[in-house]
Amino acid sequence: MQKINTNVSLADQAYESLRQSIVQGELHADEELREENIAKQLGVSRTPLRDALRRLAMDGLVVLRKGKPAKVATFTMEDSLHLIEVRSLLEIHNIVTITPHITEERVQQLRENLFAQKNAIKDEDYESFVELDREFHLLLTEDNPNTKLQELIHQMNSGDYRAFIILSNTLSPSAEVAYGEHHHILEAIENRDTEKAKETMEHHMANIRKRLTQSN
Amino acid sequence: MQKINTNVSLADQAYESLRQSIVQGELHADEELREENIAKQLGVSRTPLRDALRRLAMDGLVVLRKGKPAKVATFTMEDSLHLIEVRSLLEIHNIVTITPHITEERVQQLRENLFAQKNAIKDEDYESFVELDREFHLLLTEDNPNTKLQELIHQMNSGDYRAFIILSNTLSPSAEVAYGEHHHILEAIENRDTEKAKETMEHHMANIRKRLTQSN
DNA sequence: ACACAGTATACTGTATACAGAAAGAAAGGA
DNA sequence: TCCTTTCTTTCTGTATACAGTATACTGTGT
Repeated sequence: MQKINTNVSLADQAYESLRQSIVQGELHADEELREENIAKQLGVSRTPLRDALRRLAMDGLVVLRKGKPAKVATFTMEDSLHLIEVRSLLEIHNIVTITPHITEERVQQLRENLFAQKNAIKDEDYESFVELDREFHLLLTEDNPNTKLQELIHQMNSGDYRAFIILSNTLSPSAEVAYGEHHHILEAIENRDTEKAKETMEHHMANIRKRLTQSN
Repeated sequence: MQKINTNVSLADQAYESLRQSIVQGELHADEELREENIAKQLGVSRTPLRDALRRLAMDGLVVLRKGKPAKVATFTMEDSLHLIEVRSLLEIHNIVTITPHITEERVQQLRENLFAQKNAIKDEDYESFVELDREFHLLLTEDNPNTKLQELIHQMNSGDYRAFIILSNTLSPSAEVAYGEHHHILEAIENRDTEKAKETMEHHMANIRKRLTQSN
């Protein structure tokens, strides 16, 4: 029998739904989000919707203006570069920490994720690829005992998501390159080669930055 | 004429009030926060209170458990060490970035802050010292163009606040040492000596960690 | 034509009511 | 005595109603 999912509140669902819409550009930057309006579209009341909006504000995806309708946050190239700068710092530190201690189970998950990435590229399903990319980086943090670091990397990756909108026109070639970089990272981890893992991650982060700046 | 304060919602006030209560230990770790109960105590309805609780959860000061009352988060030594690990990463990166570009105005602010620190110690006003300490580190980020990094360092410093509760018994000797370290940092910055600034900050962060672990 | 007051409207902030889940107490059976 | 089950209570999740504020509009006076 299938267990009914009682763990996902309406607020959770509203959050996820709006997040998708923003990230995928369905809601354009600076668009006003009138609570009653959006709530009706999602089929929930304002209460869970407002909850979702607050969370999205924390993620930097919307801006709340007291007394006025919330807006979809604008996300500039500059923001994106700031984000990747911090993200580099955290992800490089993370991979150095976890490489010696990573579990075989995690490595297996990473292999499977990478396989799925390959398929997504083959199918030209770049939406899935972006999601898998994110998952790949989150998996890398799982074995890090520093939960605070984990949390921040999660945050960075969610925010970074929006950079892919900027990149959407160049996503097809980017995905292949990114896949290759992910592959190198996993290879280094499989060999428990910390120095190599660090290098490949540095390289990956630098390239993400490059792809960003070159896209405009 | 005095402008009427229409900018602080009940939710804001509830947030600030609860934050104070938690940070100052008035609400002890693991204590259950029943919404109706707390709301009544604060003299507001559940709606703004819940808003406040969500925000506090984001700050890591309370934990929400779906369907069950929220709890005041426990803040362990381990958490504290995780925090300082990430904070080190960010603060060291920051100081390397800003030292060559710091404005004379900022240096002056830092000098004044340091002077106030000295006075707080002389007056044995450690509550003020903790606040000035925090301000010192925030001032260091002001000239960093990376607003995301700024934001995170702010976050880290607010969270760290709670570590000082743990430390409260050993605050008196710690403050003097911390003051000395701040002094060295400012000195390096005044000379626009990036390498030295990095070293002094590394030293400072390592010592904060040491003080934490030695306090138990 | 323009400035300005007054009014209508649309939105958020807040309170409250209701439904359903979780925890605890009481009752029944082995 | 202990386990199980049911009932009661208490809590959160959600919907909705209401109040107050900001904005747009309309009309009036100059």
